[in-house]
Amino acid sequence: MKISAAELDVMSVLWKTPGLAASDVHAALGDEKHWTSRTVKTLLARLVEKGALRTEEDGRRYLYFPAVEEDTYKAKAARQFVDRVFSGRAAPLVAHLADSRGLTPEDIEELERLLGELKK
Amino acid sequence: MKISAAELDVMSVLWKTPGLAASDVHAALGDEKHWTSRTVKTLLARLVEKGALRTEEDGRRYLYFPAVEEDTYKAKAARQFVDRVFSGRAAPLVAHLADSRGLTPEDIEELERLLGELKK
DNA sequence: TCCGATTGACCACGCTTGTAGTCATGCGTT
DNA sequence: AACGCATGACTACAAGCGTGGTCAATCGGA
Repeated sequence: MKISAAELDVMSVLWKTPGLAASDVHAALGDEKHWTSRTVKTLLARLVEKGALRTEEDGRRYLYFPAVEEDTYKAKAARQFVDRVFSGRAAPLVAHLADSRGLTPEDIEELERLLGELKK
Repeated sequence: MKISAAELDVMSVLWKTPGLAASDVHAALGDEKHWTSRTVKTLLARLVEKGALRTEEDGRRYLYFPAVEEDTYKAKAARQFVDRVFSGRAAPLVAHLADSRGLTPEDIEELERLLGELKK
């Protein structure tokens, strides 16, 4: 399942708050994106079509729910990205993030904790 | 500068071996991709147009050279991906890679060394 | 009860991407 | 000198994406 950048913004809203109507999603995105409500509806429709969202009828409108888990999707996306750009090696990715100041000291702390757990 | 997945395969060849002709790139990709030479040439042309490659004439043909550094590009791509999918937080990315077994024990070793250096 | 606002269904349109075909030119070989 | 093959220039075309318009039904309020 391929989710485009714009679609991912919509998914993020619904992962955080499942069961919103189209207008709620539009409102939730309103600050960041200047999309019209039609654009949001198109994205929702495409996501339903792709199976990334499912709907429940609520009177005259639909409520939208994620049909894929956030973690599942992100894990897959991460692996695909690493495969595509870094030939599957995660270490260079982190090294690059570090170089480009994508890593804060807190990130480094957190990663160390994470690695500690992984080693067990 | 936006480089698509197929284009990135071409860039990888030229990052590894700069200064190839179109047919050499085609040959280098031959094993993995079943692209025709026209497809490769189209990708090369688009990359030149985008400024990701530059050419040198060599008689009746061109030799292609990367015009962007591999590390520069990959660092930017990594940051954009993390921003887009993980709201800029690298730690969850690594956690997801770990979950989906995208991290080998050697990766973990390497990351630990990396973090050690970063802390200095 | 009638009207405007809300909502979903369907349509549009230009750009990018993946994949490739056609054509003309020019080089090397016969 | 002539011909075929390699090479670049130009063209194609469907699917996906970002962005949004039109239309008809319907619900809630005056």
